[in-house]
Amino acid sequence: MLNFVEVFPYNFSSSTSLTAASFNLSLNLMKDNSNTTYSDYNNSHNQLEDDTELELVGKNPKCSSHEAVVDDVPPTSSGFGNSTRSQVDIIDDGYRWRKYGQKAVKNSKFPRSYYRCTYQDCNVKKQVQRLSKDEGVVVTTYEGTHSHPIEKSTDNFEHILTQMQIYSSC
DNA sequence: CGTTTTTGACCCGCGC
DNA sequence: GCGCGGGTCAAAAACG
Repeated sequence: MLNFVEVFPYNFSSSTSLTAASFNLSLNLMKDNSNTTYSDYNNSHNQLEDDTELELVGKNPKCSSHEAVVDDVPPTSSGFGNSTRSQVDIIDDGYRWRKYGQKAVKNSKFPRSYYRCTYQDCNVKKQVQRLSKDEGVVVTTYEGTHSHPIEKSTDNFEHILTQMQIYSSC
């Protein structure tokens, strides 16, 4: 079982500052990896390892390389309920993900997205959810273990740091 | 034209 | 059994 949480504060703004990037607190949110019950989906009951990594990443306008397209939302606006239409909740961890679902969450105004690793037999799933408490925080829950190397080139520093933090906790 | 996203439907477990 | 909340499927649309 591996519960791993990274908290990137909201004002962790400039993409080059790595100082605030390492907040590791391990929450216990034991996500029972209930084996999937879809029988028509071939080997849906893969060996889901018991690791669940959480990754809280603040909504940072320029934190991640390409998918961070934030329009307005000044960093100091503590206003609630303003429209944060940024795509920053796609935290790219180097793997290739395919989205297969999205559901509205009860306590959150924001939907939760479901992704699956697109590697041939790698059935690692993850779900990305934004906290409505403070919308600058995005929770990414991983389920399963990858059995293949990372495909993409982690070109920027924060990705490398993230990977280091994840792998050093295993 | 192949891959990914979107989105409504479907399924399942649980509480009442 | 029924409704609700959450997870997944799958067809169509969108994308590159």
